[in-house]
Amino acid sequence: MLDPKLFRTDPDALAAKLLRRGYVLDVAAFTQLEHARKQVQVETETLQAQRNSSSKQIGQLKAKGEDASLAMAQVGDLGERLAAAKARLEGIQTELDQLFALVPNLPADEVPEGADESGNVLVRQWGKPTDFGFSPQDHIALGAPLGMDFEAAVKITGARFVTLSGDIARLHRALAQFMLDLHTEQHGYTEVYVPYIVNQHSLFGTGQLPKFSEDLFALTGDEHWYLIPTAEVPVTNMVRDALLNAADLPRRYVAHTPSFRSEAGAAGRDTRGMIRQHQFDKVELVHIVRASESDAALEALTGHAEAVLQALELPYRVMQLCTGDMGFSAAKTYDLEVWLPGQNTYREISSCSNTRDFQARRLQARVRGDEGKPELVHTLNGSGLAVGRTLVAVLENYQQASGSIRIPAVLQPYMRGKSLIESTIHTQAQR
RNA sequence: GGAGGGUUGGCAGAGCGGUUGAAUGCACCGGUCUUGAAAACCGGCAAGGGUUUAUCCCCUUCCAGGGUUCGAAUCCCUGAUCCUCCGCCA
Repeated sequence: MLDPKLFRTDPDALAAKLLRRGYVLDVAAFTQLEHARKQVQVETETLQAQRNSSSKQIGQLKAKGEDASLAMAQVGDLGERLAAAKARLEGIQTELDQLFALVPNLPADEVPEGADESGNVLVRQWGKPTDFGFSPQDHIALGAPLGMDFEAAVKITGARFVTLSGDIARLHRALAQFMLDLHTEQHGYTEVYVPYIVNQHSLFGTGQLPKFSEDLFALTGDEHWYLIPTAEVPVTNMVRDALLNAADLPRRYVAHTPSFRSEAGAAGRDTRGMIRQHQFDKVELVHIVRASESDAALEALTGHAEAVLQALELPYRVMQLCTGDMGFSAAKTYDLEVWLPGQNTYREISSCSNTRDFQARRLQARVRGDEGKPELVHTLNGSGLAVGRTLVAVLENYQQASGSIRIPAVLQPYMRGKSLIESTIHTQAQR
């Protein structure tokens, strides 16, 4: 949520900034509401003040043992007028809140302007696309003989799920373990375990609600619970409604969780393989920092995600998202794109964003500042990395002509020292 | 699932329906003292909003939402959550 003061002081300037990311703010509608709010609020508070002083007077009379019936009669219909004014004010305030809740974050000044992903800017590149002496296969072809089974998942649930068995399941787990260990041991993160089901307040706090409910899996029941679309939601919400001490910051959290996305509106995109699933594992990085540190924190966080790709020796590039391609809550975002030989292209494997105080305002997450005054924290999040897509990248980049997969050196300790996985009797017997 | 008890400022913890936005302690900030620090002592210290050049002033907030009342932290109802005991259970 943006600072309501921005709306009040110069709505036209705000509208111009929002237009950079393609959002059209209805200034006229807002201004009208704001006018009404001001008028009704002053009226309400005047009535409230009258009632307060009258009641206080009655109290004083009674305390002195005097007759208060005259004063009480004078109160008259004040209560009813006040209740009516309050009701009107509440209605206006609700409308304003709804408007505020739907406005996306302002892009940082340095974010390049663009309408969609074609406007994203290459920041840097690491490694070169893997050069094979043969025609590389995609992860679907490579995975099938190794225990990657989409048919079984269709039977169990439906499209956009997968089952893994044997070494490839272990490799999937190894990737997550390696990432957790790297971030906790080398990058100073605290590992956290969090609920995979969250309430509406949490989803509002990080910006998924009220605007993007169609992307979520909602549970039935009276509680209005949802499966998490990313660990960003539960982890960032750990500091909701908190007033932290400056000494407690920065906080760096890492969590390995599944993510559930309905992928509504993505029909026909990446329908084959593990690239776009309803359920996928992710190791998520979250920073809670002082405002003054958040720019540097985004660079650091992105570097931590990159470190995973470098350790795995996977070629990648860093893209800065343009205004039109950024998420609702983001002020600035870097995407990490890994090279996928099977698709002969770079694909997103991590997205690292600074939301500045946008989420913090929704979360009421604050820190006591230098002069003792509470100020909003800044929140950042990024994947470090998406485990499913990392598995895809390893399969495709480490494949051999025979179809077997070499195991990256850093993962071998997690694979009982194995350096190769290949089609096994076990998986062949299933076919 | 059943019974009972809690939920108050950053934290702990008082609070007869009427100057209680809320005692007290801790923490924090400033000062005195000290070579410096600690201790002691003195003073300050909730958040959000409205109006305002600013000060002042006003409003709201004691888990949440309703209700009673001229007036609610305080009384009533509903819900959330925590604790204790019983039952069940991985």
